[in-house]
Amino acid sequence: MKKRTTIKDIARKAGVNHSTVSRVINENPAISDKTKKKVLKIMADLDYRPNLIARGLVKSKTNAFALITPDVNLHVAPIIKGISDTCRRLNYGLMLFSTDYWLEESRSYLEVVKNWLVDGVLIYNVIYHKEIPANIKELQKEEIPFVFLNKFIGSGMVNAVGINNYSAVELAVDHLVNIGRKRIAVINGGMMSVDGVERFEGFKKALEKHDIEFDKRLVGEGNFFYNEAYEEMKRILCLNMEKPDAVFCANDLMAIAAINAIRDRGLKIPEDIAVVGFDDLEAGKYFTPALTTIRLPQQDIGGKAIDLLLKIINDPKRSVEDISLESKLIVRESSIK
Amino acid sequence: MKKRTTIKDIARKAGVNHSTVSRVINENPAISDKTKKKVLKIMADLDYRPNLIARGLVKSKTNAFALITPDVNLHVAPIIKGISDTCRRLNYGLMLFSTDYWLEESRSYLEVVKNWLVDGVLIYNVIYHKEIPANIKELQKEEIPFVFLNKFIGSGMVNAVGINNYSAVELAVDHLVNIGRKRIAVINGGMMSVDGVERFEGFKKALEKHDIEFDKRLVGEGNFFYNEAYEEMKRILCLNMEKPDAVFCANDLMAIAAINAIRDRGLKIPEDIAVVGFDDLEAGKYFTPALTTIRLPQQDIGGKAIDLLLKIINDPKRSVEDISLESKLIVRESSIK
DNA sequence: ACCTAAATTGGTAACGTGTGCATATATAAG
DNA sequence: CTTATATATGCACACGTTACCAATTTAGGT
Repeated sequence: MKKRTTIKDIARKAGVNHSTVSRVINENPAISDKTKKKVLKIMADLDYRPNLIARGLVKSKTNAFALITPDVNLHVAPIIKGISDTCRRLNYGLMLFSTDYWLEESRSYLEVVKNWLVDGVLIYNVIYHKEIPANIKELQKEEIPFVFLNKFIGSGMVNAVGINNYSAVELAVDHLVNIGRKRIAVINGGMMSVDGVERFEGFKKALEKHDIEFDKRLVGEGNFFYNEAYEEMKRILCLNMEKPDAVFCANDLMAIAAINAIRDRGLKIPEDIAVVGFDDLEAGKYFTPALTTIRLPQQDIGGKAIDLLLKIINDPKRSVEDISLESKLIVRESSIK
Repeated sequence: MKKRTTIKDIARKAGVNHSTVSRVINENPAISDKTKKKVLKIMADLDYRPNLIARGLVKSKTNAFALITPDVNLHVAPIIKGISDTCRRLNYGLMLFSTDYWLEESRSYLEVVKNWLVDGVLIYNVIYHKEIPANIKELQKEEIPFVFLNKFIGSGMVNAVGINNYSAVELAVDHLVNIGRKRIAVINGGMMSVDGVERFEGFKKALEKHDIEFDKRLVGEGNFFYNEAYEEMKRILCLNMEKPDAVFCANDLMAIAAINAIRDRGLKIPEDIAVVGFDDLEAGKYFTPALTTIRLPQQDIGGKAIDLLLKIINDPKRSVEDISLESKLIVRESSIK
């Protein structure tokens, strides 16, 4: 690579001290218009860019955030997009660390954060924890600003931003009740994951709200994938009891599985059984029947999370805050009256 | 944030000069076992991590790459995953810049690259160009190592890694011919995009290979989205001529549109018209009929691209290379005999 | 013109590492 | 016990920038 032009190159050409150039760059008011103009001209001519590494060294601030995510897939994509768009707007860099799940527990987040200096860390994490894991405590001890995404929402334990799974599921159940369904099955997403747990909890709470008794036999133990959901749906339909008239699935892929299972069993959707998914997969709209689902404000998470991160950075002693975002019900054919 | 422990803290505690500590860190052989052990012990005790910013300043090497992408969506996700996994393996950082398309032409890639020092740049870009755009020439002039993803493959103009659209489409057409189809329609992805152009070119070439005459009337001008593809498919089916017996779509979403259009027109898939998509969307498997498609080695692009980038960094004068990766045909119900 | 205060600029140290060169210590040879 | 040679370590500077303090210039008031 070519040698970059530095502040000193500019200074030499302008016949001033390099600190003067620095002042021009940092818009220090103690600088005469004449020299300011001269320096700016030369900076433009030489296409000068400040060396952010050097600046980072002296200011111990890199103007970059880190995002730690277990995976990069279609669910994480909109979150990343939101974050990265926000970073661009604020002129921050974004370091992306995909851990491929192995970092979840065993290794400390500090490993990456301490090595790649960043001003703050966003942690997207899907494994369900009741307590704050030890490695996070370490983060707190080191006073590294961090915000959790989609975890510990409403816990009051750490700074966090995420969707409100409870109210989102409530939307779904309310809708099913509104169209007259009372015997609602559920296909779960697995109790290892935050979303799996919360959506199931939310489901039970929503039933309670409508005075519908929770029937254990109507619970399918899925894991967010297709195959298990298909089998569970089929199993529920074969039980020797009154059939469900609706099913809520913790994500769209499982909802598609449910639809296929129901149809393979010779039942009609939505007449016999209404189906509601979760996530708003693009393709869901084009299925027959088009899938009713919950649309999540995934892209908004990034903006809110970085807002919060900046607040923490500017006031490290502030009390923790968590922000929960509301989702939207998208009604389509799979659950109309 | 807390003050980090530095090389000097270690040095003080060990009663040696900081340069000795530096040598230990860098495994300089000119260092006695005794002091080495002592220093290493203290480093472990204090949980020392080198300040990569400072190191980057003196070595003008940051051990980080940049990825510039117009968007973060489900298509880019696996590419990002591949890249980020590879970076993690090699202990490189990855700076993600999502341009939201505005950087494509107007602003120079240099803007970001020069500002955030990185050792190399990966550029994912979807807009079709015959010539190398001016901003890239600038990159070359500045001698910044970069590799294109999914663009300029086979052009011999720049270093690039991507899928071979031509051979991928050939797979699809070969398959359709194999199951006895001769009158093959196509729904294009739009001539603004590299993939759109190349897949259409590949389609025509593949027809030629099988001595099938290209019929302009069987071309639908899609844009990778659902609605236009649906309309175009419908239009083609309404033309006053012999109907196609197959349709190749430049991506899966449009293939789903085609399926719905064909079905809405009262025709059977695959009996009347076989459908082949492109991309292998997860949901495609669960449609009825399950979608035949082309599975792309998206995740492999990252590894190959970074290999190439490292080669360029280590030998800046080497001649350009481009690597094209092969895709795989996934046959499902939408195109069986 | 002269003094004083204000505005502008220069000089230098610092951020945390790496590195070449000089120096000190240990080892080997005589 | 010297002297020569390897081996080990310290010293000082460099990387490009910011930040502080001192020095200089300019402006304002008499």
